[in-house]
Amino acid sequence: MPRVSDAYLAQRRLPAAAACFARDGFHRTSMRNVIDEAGLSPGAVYRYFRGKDDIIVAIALDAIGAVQDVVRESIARRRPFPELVGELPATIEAMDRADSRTRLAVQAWGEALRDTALRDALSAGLDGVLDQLRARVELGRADGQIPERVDPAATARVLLGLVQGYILQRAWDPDLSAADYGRAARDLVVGSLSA
Amino acid sequence: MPRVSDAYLAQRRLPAAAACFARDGFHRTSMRNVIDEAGLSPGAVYRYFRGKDDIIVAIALDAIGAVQDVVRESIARRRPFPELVGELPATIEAMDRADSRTRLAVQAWGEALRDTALRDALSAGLDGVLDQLRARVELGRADGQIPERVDPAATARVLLGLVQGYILQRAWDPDLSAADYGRAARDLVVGSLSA
Amino acid sequence: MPRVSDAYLAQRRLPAAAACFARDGFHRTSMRNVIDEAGLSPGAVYRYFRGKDDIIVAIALDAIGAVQDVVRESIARRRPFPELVGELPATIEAMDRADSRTRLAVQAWGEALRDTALRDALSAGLDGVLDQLRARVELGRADGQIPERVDPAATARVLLGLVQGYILQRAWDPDLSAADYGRAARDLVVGSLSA
Amino acid sequence: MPRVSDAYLAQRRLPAAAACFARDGFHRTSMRNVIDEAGLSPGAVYRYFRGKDDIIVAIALDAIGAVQDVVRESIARRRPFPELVGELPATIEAMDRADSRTRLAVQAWGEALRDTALRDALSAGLDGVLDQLRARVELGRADGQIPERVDPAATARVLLGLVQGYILQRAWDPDLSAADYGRAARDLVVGSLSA
DNA sequence: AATGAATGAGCCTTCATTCAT
DNA sequence: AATGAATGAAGGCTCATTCAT
Repeated sequence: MPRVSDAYLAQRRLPAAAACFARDGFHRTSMRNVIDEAGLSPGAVYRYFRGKDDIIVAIALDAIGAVQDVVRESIARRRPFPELVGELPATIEAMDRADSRTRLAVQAWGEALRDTALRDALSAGLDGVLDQLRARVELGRADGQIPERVDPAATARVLLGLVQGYILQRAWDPDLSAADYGRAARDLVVGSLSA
Repeated sequence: MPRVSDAYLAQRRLPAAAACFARDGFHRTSMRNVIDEAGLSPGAVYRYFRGKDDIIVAIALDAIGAVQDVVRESIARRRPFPELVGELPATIEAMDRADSRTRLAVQAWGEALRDTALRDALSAGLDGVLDQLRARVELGRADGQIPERVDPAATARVLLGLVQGYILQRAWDPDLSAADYGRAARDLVVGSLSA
Repeated sequence: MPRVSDAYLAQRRLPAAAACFARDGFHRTSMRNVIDEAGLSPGAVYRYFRGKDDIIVAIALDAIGAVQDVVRESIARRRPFPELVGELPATIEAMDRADSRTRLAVQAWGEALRDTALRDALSAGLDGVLDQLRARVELGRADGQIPERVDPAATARVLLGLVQGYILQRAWDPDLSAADYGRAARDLVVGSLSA
Repeated sequence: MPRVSDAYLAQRRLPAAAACFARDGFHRTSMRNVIDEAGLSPGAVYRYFRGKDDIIVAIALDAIGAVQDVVRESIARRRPFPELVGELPATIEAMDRADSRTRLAVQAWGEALRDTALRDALSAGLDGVLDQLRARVELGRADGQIPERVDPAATARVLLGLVQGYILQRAWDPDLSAADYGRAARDLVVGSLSA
């Protein structure tokens, strides 16, 4: 009778692996590294995961999910659109400060090109975010704040892209200013370039 | 010390390797795959490349470079800013249709987190693009088209992010409409959300 | 130090392991398989057996012993020699129908090439059978039914070989007719080929 | 362009593996053992064999085939039946003296219970031997040397069993006298026990 | 007595790379 | 220059066994 659930244990052990993967990349990290870092034995790890790919998927999903959660929460806060856009980078930065989940997310994006399970989960999560964003744009159109000609679905994708771009640039350069990026995004979106 | 003809041959052989890497990922592609696909012998490949990592870097740089070139050319065409933003996705889509360079680029982004050479090259190229974009924004400010309060450097990053987001989303879903994304980006940028 | 009840338990649990071994072979059966099939925990199994090799030896000895018992009993029934030879296959077939001890025996034969304990036990049992057979031949010689020139010990070995051949062929093809084999053996032995 | 065929090389390398397997058994021999004994590197071995199971099958087939060849040749020599039966053990002994193919054969018999490829090959070879033996018995019946009531197919199986028994007993005890076994078999078959 | 999570040696295999030809 | 057989370190994983509970 296990006192702690397998899932809990798996969760407890994941951070060690995540740290390895964030540091060295999924494929330059050996199981030995993960195992040592976790302070476990090989056999113990394989009680909780079917194999390395399983661990990669679990960690990739965790990183992707964390990013998506942060974005979803920001959207749900229902602040005015420009403010939403302006604060997203800082929100992600806050999440990333503890672990290095943006590094993991960037790798996960590449992995999702090959791994079906990962891609499906990524897509599903993204669809959720896109739905929220689209609903938000549609709300703006109903309010008359956003012109009718604006395509809600495509605009949602663009806004998502804005966030993805920030994540990418932050992964390469952790010193990138979230505030500057956020402010510029906000300014852009409120019509700085108006023709 | 590779001669000119060597470089030429290397160029000729790269596409085969690139196809493998785009299809299966850098680390799930073995040298055997690359070698077979290129119709060469192991020894021949090692005349042109120091090793697998070298090939990965070469192909990653090629993919990143291609994207950056396309972006730079678009910028250099000096069309009005909204039009520039609106046409970038289609430009990238056109480039990607032949090979699958966006897939390679997304992987290269992850790889650049680990590989110093790759990261430096990526950064350098990105700095070039950012410079062009910033110059463009500064020009707009000088023209009075863009308000003084806009931060040219940060805005350049946001615009770059917009493009990166498109590349990412296209890599996952090649059916994504470049036209829709471009139009939405253009609309956004000309003040659709104006508070 | 196993008590009586332990031995009893061990006996009770063996059939489960034997079934695994007969099905998949000694070395393609993992302790996990045995343990699961027996409905026990690893710790419990190791209370009764020192390790996997112990179980293999126990099961191998059981299979070998069963065969030898059957043969010995047939011999002890003291029927005329040709009848003895003729009925041995059917006797073995009857024993094998329930479990698949001939499959286990065939594997045990191979194992006995390596395992000293197993080999010694096998040899001892075989010597018993050979002794009985030899005594039988000697009896026949005393009776005058068998010519003096016949070598009792070597003949015993040949008769044993006849049985071993049947076991082998039955293990590969459970549909092999014991009746046909037995009848042909009997016929052969009563001089069908007489020069 | 390989100067020597892969098959040849594979053959050259097999004896080393065969020696290991004969000594320690298929499953107590590690690839490391085989590789070291062959004086090769792991990679080299895997150029010629898909894996350990492939090697086991190859060696098992070789051992089984060698035994069957010897038996077939003896039969084909068309000596009188009793002489054939009498000389088979010595023929096998001669073959076995160099390598220890009877040890391998005994293990192969067990392996054939599980491995389909092996079992099929074994069966096919055995059918060939049985056919020859049956033809021989039928010839004897036509000659009038063998009574009509004798079942050729079943008798062939019994004669085969006689040989298998010898192989088994020799594998356990290499000092077993082939001459004694052969003579006893011959005597038995010419009607020593005639009721 | 029993459990089953944990251990860790060792397994089979791959694959980037080399080098004799 | 080119070949491809050979190398061997390292990889992911299994599984017989133990031991704290």
